[in-house]
Amino acid sequence: MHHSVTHWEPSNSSECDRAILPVSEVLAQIAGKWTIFVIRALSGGPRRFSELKREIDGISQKMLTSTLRDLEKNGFVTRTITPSIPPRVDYELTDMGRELHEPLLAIGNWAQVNRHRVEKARERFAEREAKERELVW
Amino acid sequence: MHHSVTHWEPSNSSECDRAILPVSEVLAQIAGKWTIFVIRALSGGPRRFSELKREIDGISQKMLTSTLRDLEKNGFVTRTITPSIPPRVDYELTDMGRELHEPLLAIGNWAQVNRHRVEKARERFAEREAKERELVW
DNA sequence: CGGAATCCTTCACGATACTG
DNA sequence: CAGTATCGTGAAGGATTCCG
Repeated sequence: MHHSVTHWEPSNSSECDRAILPVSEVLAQIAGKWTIFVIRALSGGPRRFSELKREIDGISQKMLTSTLRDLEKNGFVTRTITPSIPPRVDYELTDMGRELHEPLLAIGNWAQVNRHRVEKARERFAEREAKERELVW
Repeated sequence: MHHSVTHWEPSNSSECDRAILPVSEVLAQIAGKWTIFVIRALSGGPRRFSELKREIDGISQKMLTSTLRDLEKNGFVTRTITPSIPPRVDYELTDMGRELHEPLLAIGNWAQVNRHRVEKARERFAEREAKERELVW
């Protein structure tokens, strides 16, 4: 993500769809490490910068700023400055941001529900790998 | 993605959810640059390695291998070897893989449908930026 | 055909320090 | 409070070569 998203070619999607803005670019935005968490935090309503920082565990100040800027640039979030002392900045999902939140939530829920299955699958894979190594040696 | 997924801490999700396998790790897997495209290609049924390589435009051999291995490791894909000459390897979505495909498809479709809105938003953002620069200079 | 191994570049992200 | 600026690093990803 960020400013210089790798701009690769159309990718044979469907009907010779001249990719004005390739789907993959939108996807790349979503794929950012913190994007989903920021959107989830904002889905509860407007938040101040420091509130987001507190709510999203482990995010650095730099990445929060950067993620918010990208979300704003792509039209998912609005940034409202209240020139007071100390200054106050509120972030809020746009309509488009709220729309995006739905399928994102579906993915998040799926991951939440199915993480144990994934974990099991990993263990089985590790076992198969070990067996193979036995045969080789 | 790949082997060393950054293993960060729980992230204040919901109810003190001891994160055995953090949701974010599952998400990180999905976030890989090519994961969505590979799953989409496989959603049409089993595919050979070379078929996938041809269908997914722009993917390198290395990344296809790597993405498939990760998907296999996490239980989303099966790998079936037919020892013939030349060798033949088929990849197929597991049930879990097909389940994951649904919310992924939703995201993909959303991105497809809304890319023009995103594009517009970017233009407006660029304009606002330009205006600000005028005021400064 | 279906990879593995190697080299190399870019950049996403983190840590730290400073500012209006 | 809400950032910007800078530096450093691991790791993602591409290109190329070699192999059973």
